Amino acid sequence: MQQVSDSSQSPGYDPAPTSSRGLIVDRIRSAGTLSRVELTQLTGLKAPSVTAVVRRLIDDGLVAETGRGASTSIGGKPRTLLQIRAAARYVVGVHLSEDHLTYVLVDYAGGVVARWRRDGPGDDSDPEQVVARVAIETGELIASSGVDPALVLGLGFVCPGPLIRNRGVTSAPPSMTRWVGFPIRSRLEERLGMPVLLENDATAAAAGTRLTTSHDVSVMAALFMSEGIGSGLRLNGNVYQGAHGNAGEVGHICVQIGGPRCWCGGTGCLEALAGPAAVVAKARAAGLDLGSHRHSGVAAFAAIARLALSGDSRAEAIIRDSAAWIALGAQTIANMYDVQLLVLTGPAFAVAGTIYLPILQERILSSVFGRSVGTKVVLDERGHDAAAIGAALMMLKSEHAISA
Amino acid sequence: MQQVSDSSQSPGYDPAPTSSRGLIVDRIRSAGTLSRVELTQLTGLKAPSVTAVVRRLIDDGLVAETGRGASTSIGGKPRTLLQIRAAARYVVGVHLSEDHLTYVLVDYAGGVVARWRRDGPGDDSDPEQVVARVAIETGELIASSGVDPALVLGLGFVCPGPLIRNRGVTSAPPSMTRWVGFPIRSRLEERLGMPVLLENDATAAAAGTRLTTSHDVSVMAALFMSEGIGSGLRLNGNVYQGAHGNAGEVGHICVQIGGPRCWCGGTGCLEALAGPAAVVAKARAAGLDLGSHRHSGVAAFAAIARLALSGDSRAEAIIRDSAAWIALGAQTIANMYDVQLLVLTGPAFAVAGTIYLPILQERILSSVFGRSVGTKVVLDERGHDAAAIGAALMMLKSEHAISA
DNA sequence: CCGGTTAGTTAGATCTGTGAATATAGTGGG
DNA sequence: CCCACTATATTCACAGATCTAACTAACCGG
Repeated sequence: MQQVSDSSQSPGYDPAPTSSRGLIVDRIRSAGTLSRVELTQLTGLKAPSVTAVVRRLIDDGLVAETGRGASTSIGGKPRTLLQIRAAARYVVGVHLSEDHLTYVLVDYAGGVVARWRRDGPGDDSDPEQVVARVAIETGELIASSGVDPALVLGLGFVCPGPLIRNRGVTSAPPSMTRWVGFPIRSRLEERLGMPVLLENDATAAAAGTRLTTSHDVSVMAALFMSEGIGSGLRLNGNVYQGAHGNAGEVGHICVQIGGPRCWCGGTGCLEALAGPAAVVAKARAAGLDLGSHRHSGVAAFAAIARLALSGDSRAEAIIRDSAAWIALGAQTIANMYDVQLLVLTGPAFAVAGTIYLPILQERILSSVFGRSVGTKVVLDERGHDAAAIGAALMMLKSEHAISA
Repeated sequence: MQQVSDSSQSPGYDPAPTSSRGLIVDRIRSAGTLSRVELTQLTGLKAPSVTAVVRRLIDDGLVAETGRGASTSIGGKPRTLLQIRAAARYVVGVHLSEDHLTYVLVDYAGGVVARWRRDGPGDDSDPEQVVARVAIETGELIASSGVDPALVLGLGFVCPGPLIRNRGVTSAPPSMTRWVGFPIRSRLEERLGMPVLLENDATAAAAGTRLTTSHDVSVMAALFMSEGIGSGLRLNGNVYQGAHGNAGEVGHICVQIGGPRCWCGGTGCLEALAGPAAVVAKARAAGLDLGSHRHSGVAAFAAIARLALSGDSRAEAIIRDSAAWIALGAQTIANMYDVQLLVLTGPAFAVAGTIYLPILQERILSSVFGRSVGTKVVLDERGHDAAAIGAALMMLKSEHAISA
């Protein structure tokens, strides 16, 4: 076990915007458009402070006034609406999975400017080569978008599996074993010449699900399913990472004593029983025709989902069986985290979420705790890119973090 | 479902000490004794700020200098040690369970000055009467300790079951159904005339496990077993409460599909399968002689634990079976929260912890995530009083909370 | 006794946020 | 059309916290 002494003694959650400047930028960004009065309510600051901070943001070209708000029925000066200047800055988000590399270019307002999807590194890829490729493709992405590279603040990189905060992964599924121990972050920073943030895919997805999921949701979680299953917790816009950056590993909780062996070494893991790979294996065993898809990965899972949605009863039974197990994971998240909202996201839910959603909803509402507080479960409409977008947004947020 | 609009818009975790005053008091309290230099390192403040804050604390009689620290081998002025003035303030902690009322009087340094244990309210008790009794007994506790009542800052009250933050419980085990919806906090404040903090027993226990569990543990959880099973998460000395104050309800995660029905309405709950009540029921069914103990509760569980520890193989088998299930809960906590340390606490672990500990340890270390980061599992030596002490400590901490 | 070393303080500057008063921009009534 | 009325936003003077820089305090070893 390499003992890691992280330079910044991380407190278990990501750097909350200590500066009121960052706090205000975050609020405007997640609301889309906001007045100064609302900012005083949201931040707890007094009006003069808000005025001062906002003026500097406008002077710096990060925020712009954008017309008047709806005047109240009674009268009074209408609120001046503020908005992030989208073109002020940019960040890149990259999601590495077993068979895909997803790139997004996100503007300062949090909008996706460009989105690339490249066939992934493939089995047993060499991390050094992948890093080189990411650096090149990131440059191409920025160039092809016509964005001034000087305005790009940095890159957020997400990968599956448990990781050492801002270093690399500590273990990985069979096809990515060469990534274990590889110093992803520092190698990327060297190649790119810009700050890089490394994050777990599920945690990033929690940051990436559209912040505007109703204003009064301050505690929410993402259940993320790609090749693996993970979850992330978001508190007031800050993700919870745990002591070592591995919080939310719901895919490797044991839901069946004596269950099947998992690549992680355990038995009865949720992922081994009901993850996409397990679904594909069962479908193959049942003799389903998955077409020309590769022997594993999300593509094969998507094929099964399409069969199920088009009425194939065997495919549907297999997926509903998976959903029954995953519902246990969802219930565990609700019980352990006590969230107001659970968002289903990631590539697997993007293709099969409509089958999973009602089953998970029903399970959560059947537990007292879910029912008594009305925990909501919803599907993320951008599940395919949630992790990459989340990585980018986390990088955006870190801009104003205290750098003591 | 009564929609509760909490006065303070709580962010999902308890008020972090925003004032550096509170931050410094907390640090000194948890360290026991500390110098100004160490405070600069721990808080991130510079020396002059620490000097200023500490001077005011000394002037206010909350902190005292207490001799010199060990001089470094090389030379230089030895550090002046600071210490909380224990007699400066006091707080009361009360733990209500099905069959006991536990009182602790805690001084400003966090030390337990007095401890009372009273036979509990009994089945189906009237909340109003219990509140009256608690008010009277709290007065007696303070009086008999010779503490000036004016120095008592407030009372922390913990009870089992999910609660609405600072209001009352939303559901309860069969013997406490009359507590559901009862406005515990406001009624207690009216009777006592001092601030009352209401908290879940497991969450409070997380706050109560001695803070000095090694200085570099910033993310830890408590697994609490009394009549029920719960858990609490502590981040840098602040407990995580979740959106509604119900985080960590590990007792009602489903660990066996189609398992036995639980009082909460679910099936296969950890608590229903392996909680103390289930252990007692199994022992009774197996014909074990539990002596003159009441038909349920921790007392009967303790009798079984004593049998097991004294070599009764049937009792041991029953408890080891329970431990195997509870180990799943412990693993879930480790995976979801990613903690550095898991403390077993509460009355049930106080009597049977030595049987549970190795089984839980082994399970956690058998999961990659536990093994790769070396999650520690330990037994709290003050399990009986952890919840009450935790309630008191949380009240102590809230003293310096921002009251905007 | 004196340089070396670490701990802690004082003094002054800066920055942040506050409160009170004021300016701005609309609504609706006479 | 002018005038209260209302809500939004800004200005200005001040209080507080925290920083930098320079200084004093206490102890070591020779």
